[in-house]
Amino acid sequence: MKLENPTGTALYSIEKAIKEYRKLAQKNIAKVVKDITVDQCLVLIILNDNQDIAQNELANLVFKDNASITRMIELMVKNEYLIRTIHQEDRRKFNLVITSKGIKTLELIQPVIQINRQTALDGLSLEEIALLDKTLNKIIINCKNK
Amino acid sequence: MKLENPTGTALYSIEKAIKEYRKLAQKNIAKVVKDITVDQCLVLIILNDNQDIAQNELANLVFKDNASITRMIELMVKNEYLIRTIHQEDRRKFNLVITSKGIKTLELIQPVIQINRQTALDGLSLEEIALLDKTLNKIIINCKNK
DNA sequence: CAAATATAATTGATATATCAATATAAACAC
DNA sequence: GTGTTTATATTGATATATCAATTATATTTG
Repeated sequence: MKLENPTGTALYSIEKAIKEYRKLAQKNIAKVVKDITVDQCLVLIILNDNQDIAQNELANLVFKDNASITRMIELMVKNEYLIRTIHQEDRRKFNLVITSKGIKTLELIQPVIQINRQTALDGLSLEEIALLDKTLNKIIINCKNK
Repeated sequence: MKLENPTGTALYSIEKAIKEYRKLAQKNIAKVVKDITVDQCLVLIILNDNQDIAQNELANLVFKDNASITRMIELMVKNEYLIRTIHQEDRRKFNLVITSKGIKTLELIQPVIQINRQTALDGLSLEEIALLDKTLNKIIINCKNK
């Protein structure tokens, strides 16, 4: 069994699960949109639901630090997914607006992401998923407090 | 709830859990060894248990591709954790040997990693952990087959 | 209000992730 | 045995991760 889980802990399975999911997600997203990453998709989805979000809040939601988000946004502006303008009330901030290319991309990837999630969770009962989520959240809290 | 889990899926919690764990792990490892990463520690641990492993097998175990492992190993050689020599039976391969600095580092970090894992899984019953692992492995298989 | 502090974002340096292309060696086919 | 295919690892290009230091703006405090 050593070669399947060399650390012998569920934490290894957590990492393996998310990596496999990301591979699947990236592969299927690439079929419909070529120049976008899984993380950039997540940024689009979050911006779509939270128009006025600041970069640092966005960073928290996608598990990145401010430096990473700055560079991701730069790239997404360069690739014409986003437009960035200065925030009028607080000039340290920026407004992040999805372009029409971004909107079209969202329409293309949303169904793919839905299918990806269904694929990943296929055969799991709602109870099983709820329990998974509950256990993971215990781990999250354990790690945060130390 | 949107701001806690913007995607509304357990897959987001999986990612969050592993990221929080990695932060905790890196923080505590840095207290005892300064120039090493969580992934490099995992490489040391696996090499310690599997002397004759090839780079591509190692890559699989730590969820990286061959290119990443090549560069990690380069760096670990540069930082004197590993020595690399050509494999005599198959000259495409290399032998990866842990140096005495690597051994000492292992001794320092092994207990830290044990404590990190305990911290992360604190308060979870054995059944809960087993179920978590089982569910995650279903997800892993679902993703791999598609 | 001026000085000190806090917040938002960027930049630099370095490590890692990923894909595609390549080099080299081994195994296979005929 | 030469040619083809497969396997192992490296390299180049680009994206992301992370830490520390910095810039610019806001807020707080005396």
